Amino acid sequence: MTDLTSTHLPPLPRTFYARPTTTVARELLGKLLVRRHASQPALVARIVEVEAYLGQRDAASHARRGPTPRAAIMFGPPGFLYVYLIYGMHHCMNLVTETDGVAGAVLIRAAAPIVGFGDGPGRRHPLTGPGKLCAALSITRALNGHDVTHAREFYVADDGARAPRRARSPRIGVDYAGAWAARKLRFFDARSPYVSG
DNA sequence: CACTAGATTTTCT
DNA sequence: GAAAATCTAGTGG
Repeated sequence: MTDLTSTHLPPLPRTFYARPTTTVARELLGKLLVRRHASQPALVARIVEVEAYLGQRDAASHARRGPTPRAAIMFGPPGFLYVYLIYGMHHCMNLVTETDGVAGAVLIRAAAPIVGFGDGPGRRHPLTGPGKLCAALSITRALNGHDVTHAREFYVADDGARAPRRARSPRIGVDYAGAWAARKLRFFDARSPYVSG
């Protein structure tokens, strides 16, 4: 068993992200988010809920209008962070997928606290939603474009934990997207109490 | 419990 | 100028 209190877990390689977005989304369940602040205790959380955004053809994706200034990062190489501000106040984080030139990203919606969030599971900072998760991990647009394949201030790691039992549903909050709103592109750990909603 | 409204600002038409 | 990949507090049953 890997020592989860350490911050030396190996980051997932870029090849992990350079695959179809739905595959990456499913396999991100159970992986660890590792946040290392300047002179702050490390934070570790296990991903329990994600959504796949399939790029320019996906009417719910920010990439649907092509590589606008905001969305351009999703058209670039995989393994980078896409962070945006929504409703004027909440940040949401995504991991860029697919090969360079093809848009795709996975929204990280919720995680289970593992290390550094205070006594009792999640008592201090709820991680049960994309905005709350970013707030708890101090993820802002300052980290937009950050490379998550190196063990630096923020990355994603695999501790060898067994993949959770998965369930799927339509994505949250994309009712405007017509037929795309009905597609089951949200994946979550069917057993986790830390799933949003 | 279900539902509604308000906060607040970036992004793109 | 409208809408937005959200969240919280408030109301009413």
